[in-house]
Amino acid sequence: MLINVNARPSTYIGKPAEFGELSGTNVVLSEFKYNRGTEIYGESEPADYIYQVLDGAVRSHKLLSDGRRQIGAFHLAGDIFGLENGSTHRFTAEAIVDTNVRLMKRRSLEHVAETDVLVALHLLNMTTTSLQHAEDHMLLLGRKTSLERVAAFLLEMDRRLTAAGVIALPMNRRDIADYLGLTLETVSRALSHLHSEGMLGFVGQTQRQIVLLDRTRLAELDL
Amino acid sequence: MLINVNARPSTYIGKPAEFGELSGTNVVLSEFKYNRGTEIYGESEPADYIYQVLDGAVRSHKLLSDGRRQIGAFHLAGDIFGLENGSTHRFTAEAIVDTNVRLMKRRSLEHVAETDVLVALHLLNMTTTSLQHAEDHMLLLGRKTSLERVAAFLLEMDRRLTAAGVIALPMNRRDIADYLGLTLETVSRALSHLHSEGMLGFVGQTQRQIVLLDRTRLAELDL
DNA sequence: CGGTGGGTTGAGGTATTTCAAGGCTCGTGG
DNA sequence: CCACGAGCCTTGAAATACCTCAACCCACCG
Repeated sequence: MLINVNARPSTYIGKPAEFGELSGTNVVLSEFKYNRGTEIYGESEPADYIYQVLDGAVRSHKLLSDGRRQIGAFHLAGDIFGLENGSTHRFTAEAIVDTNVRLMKRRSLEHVAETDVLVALHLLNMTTTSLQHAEDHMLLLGRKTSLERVAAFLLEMDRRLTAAGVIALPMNRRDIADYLGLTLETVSRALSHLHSEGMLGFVGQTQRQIVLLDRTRLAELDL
Repeated sequence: MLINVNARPSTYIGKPAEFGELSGTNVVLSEFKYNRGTEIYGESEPADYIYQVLDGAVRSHKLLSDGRRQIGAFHLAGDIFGLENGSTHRFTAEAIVDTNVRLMKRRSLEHVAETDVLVALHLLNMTTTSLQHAEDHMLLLGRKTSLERVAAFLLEMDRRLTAAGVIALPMNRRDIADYLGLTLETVSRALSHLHSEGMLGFVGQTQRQIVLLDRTRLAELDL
């Protein structure tokens, strides 16, 4: 375990800037760095800020009382997260690796949205995008086999974070498992299987860098 | 199978009225009846209308290419559904029982939302509510046992459609199973188990009317 | 009445989990 | 510079939760 008890934000960077397409109104913006493994906010905490990943990666999860964990989404560079309607967060968000985020006071954004239709519609758009992802993920969690889940995961990551043909995964097998509703062993076995079938290759020895060798056959697993 | 090939809407009622809290602007409203088992709209069809259940019940589902089905939500009296951001539906919606809906042209609602901030914010609110449900359901599908899923389902239905202490389920065991990511046999066994444990009782012989006898113990299963 | 649409229950099969062991990498401290 | 532990990943073997297949029952309806 990393030490970090509650450091939140852990490092101030402080270069105010534009928040994506939330066109530059007079809202407060700042930037912070969260070290790998640290919590950005906790479930049911007041949602005072919304966030955008500048670089790094974040996971959002819910816990059952006995510790079972479901990761609802991974947030990668450019993604906005922490957008809630009520005043409390519905997930716990943690930095998977050292991560820089830009943040904005929720209340000030809310205030702008109350007068600016375009901002309100943009919020609606972002929320709908999240909803769409959640809907697709329900199908995966409810009805797909482990192999299908892992294939879908690889294709999702391929789409979202491939650079130079290589998927550099920021998250470990346990994170992937908790995202896909599996155990880490099952994820590992599925990856080994796809590897042995020639659908993917590993770069280096770390097993975190993957190259998709046969997207066609993977897509056939992604029903 | 019911006959209905494409009858959509199957019966015109035609009493324009207020659409929930989407305060009476000049949008076109009408009412229709869908017979039990008929499709209201299909996945990836153009989303020309949004709907509100007046009475009856609707299921929204996605299919995998081989027929596996995941129901994302049940829509009961008062619920609004079919709200999409893009121009196409992301689920197939079917009437579970004979169902009356009120409907509104999407484009006219969109048009209003572009000028009226309150409408836009209300759309945002509804979308967030759907998102919240989907997020909770991901946890259920990804991490809960069959007994926990069925208990959660009963408590959800208890909250949403109990009348006079009795839950009159409109959907059959297969629908419940496809909502919970289980098979109908597993749902049946879980209900039998809860019955034998004294946590619920059946009213009549139809098994569709359930009375919760021990919400406390059920809630303990709903982690 | 016979058929159809539910629903339950049992027996057996299987995908995934659980438990366990081992290997690799990397950082830290002697 | 090497040893060591921690974190991470893989692989095997055994356990199990859930699924599949099948039989049967009941209510309803034309």
